[in-house]
Amino acid sequence: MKPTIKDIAAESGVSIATVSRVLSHKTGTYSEKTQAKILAVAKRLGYRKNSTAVELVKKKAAIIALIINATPTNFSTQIIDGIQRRAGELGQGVIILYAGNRNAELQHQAIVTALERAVSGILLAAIEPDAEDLTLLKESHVPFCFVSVYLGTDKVLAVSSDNEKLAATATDYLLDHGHTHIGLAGVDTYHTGSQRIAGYRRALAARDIQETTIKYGDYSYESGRQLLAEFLPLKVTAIIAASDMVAAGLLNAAQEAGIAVPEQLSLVSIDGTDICRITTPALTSLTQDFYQIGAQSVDRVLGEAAATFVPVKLVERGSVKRVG
Amino acid sequence: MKPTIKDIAAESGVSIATVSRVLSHKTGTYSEKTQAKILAVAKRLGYRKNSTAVELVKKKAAIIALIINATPTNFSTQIIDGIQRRAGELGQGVIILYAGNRNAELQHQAIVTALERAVSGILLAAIEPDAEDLTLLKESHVPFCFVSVYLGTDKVLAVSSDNEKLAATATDYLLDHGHTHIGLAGVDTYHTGSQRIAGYRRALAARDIQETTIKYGDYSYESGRQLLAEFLPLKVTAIIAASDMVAAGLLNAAQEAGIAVPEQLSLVSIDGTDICRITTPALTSLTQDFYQIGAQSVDRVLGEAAATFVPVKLVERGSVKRVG
DNA sequence: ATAGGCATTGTAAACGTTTACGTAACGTGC
DNA sequence: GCACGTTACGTAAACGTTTACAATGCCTAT
Repeated sequence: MKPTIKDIAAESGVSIATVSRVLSHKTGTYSEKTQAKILAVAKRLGYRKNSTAVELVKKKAAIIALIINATPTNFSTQIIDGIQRRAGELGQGVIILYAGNRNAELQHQAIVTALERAVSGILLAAIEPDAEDLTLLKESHVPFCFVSVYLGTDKVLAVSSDNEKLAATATDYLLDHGHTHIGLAGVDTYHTGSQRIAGYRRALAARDIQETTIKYGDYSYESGRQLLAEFLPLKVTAIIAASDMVAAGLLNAAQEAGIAVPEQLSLVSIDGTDICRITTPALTSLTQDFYQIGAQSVDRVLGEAAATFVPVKLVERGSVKRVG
Repeated sequence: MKPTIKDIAAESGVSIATVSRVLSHKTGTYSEKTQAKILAVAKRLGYRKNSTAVELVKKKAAIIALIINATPTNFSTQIIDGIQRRAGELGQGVIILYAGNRNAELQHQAIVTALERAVSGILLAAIEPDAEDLTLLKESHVPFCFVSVYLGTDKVLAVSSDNEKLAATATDYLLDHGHTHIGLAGVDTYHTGSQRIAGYRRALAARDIQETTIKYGDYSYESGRQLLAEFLPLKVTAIIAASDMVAAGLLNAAQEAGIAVPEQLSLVSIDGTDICRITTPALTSLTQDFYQIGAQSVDRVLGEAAATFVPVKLVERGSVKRVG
């Protein structure tokens, strides 16, 4: 049997209360002598605390639940890394619950699982919640925060890039390079996509361009490959890709179709992961600070001060050419 | 306050035992009538079970702990996906504990955390354990299984590709294409690396080639970039890369140095993730079945029948040329 | 001497479940 | 009418901690 504080108490001739106080560092409530004695016995017995029991009596787990889509997004590791690190600094553990791939049932299940454990906060990364999930979360009175998704309202916590500004920046950048026929590829139909479309529209409108060319997708490489064909007849000279993977898909499809990038077609990618460096040419990108997004979301959900939007950086590589 | 079974019991005029029996589906121990009554009350009260309490009394959590390196390996999502799915089928939840980046302290901490929760099994993905970790795990009497790492002995559970065979296959493939000066790039100095080196050596020796060219690294893109320069003076005509990222690094460094792939240098990559399709040319790879590795490791750690080695597939793309 | 304060420890209840055991009611077969 | 089995349910202990409260001993100031 695994030793408990009871065993330690018996072995060292004190009560379990004293053992508990020493082991949970309630300094000032025990003498150095008993501390030493208890610590020695604990070590000798190979004692390991039972977190389950602690959580039961405290009615609170020092744990943040991260619910995440199973979509193999290449940035998720950076987000997780940021969350993990910051949580550790604040004395919190992290458990990750996978929500399948846009599977409403699994997503719901993941939230319930988190709720069953009395976690100190719930983080939802790259998740688009349905109404039911949202009420479930609200009624639970457990703080929750969306990560890399901004619901368009400050009423629900979120940490994300400012997608509208991001898309506007990308569009402006292309406009500044002389492009006037600019496409937007691979955006989704939810919050993130809409915000990016809005920014794209706004930037174009500011220069009196009404023509917009928007193709929806799912952020995947395949999505990018397929979408290129749809842009071809539309005479765009530049495309903003909704993710690095979409950009890579567009790029490779273009090369196969004999279209040179950036000579005949400019590409700006959104995300800025390693993928951008791997392709030929390397992809100019709006690089999101995923690590920071993750770290900040921890602060947010635990009630520490932190901003909703994390700045984005434009990184010039080799996929955009000046025209006109 | 969150409602408990006590509240349900009071509300429906039965004992908490009966409520518990209904709620935990101990079929045959209650009448349909009471079941209906209790379920109704539970729903009305918005009851949610307290997993912590359940785990405390059962002394067992229906949870598998996955300890994983924070190294942004692009295959980890596939492994996690496999684990998650299979665990779900077996009624187990998954919590992921990040172990930092080859940080012995954090790694140790992660194991302790898992042990504190009485999990049903511990999975260690891409982790090279030190002696201390190993004894800690062994003494805990919690089943554990290494994922994508084979310690070279069947005494400790593992699910992995057969690295020796994998490397031999890659080498043979290159030999069959006429290459005789073959390099091996980016392998580590631990189990995985040694096994691959052994396979590489064995395949070469089988054709009476004694010359080996091995460069160590850390599986990263940067690692690949740097390593190319070291191979240049050695006149190899083909290189086996220890990961897709290393291959991408080699490829791009080669292109920058004016060396055409595959015309002047052939490349075989190990892993076979999406990265292989993104580069130009696409990378011929020994593709590991990470999803299966993950899924099978769950079976393994829970005591179900499953093999240690998961087959690897050679996928021909465009980075190898026949010579001689 | 006495009261008060402080340091240290012990007692016992509480957290929300599960489950072994006991019991009552109700047939059923004889 | 009796023994017995079955069904349905209740009682109470247990899981391993934390912590409010009480108790003890000792020191100090009066």
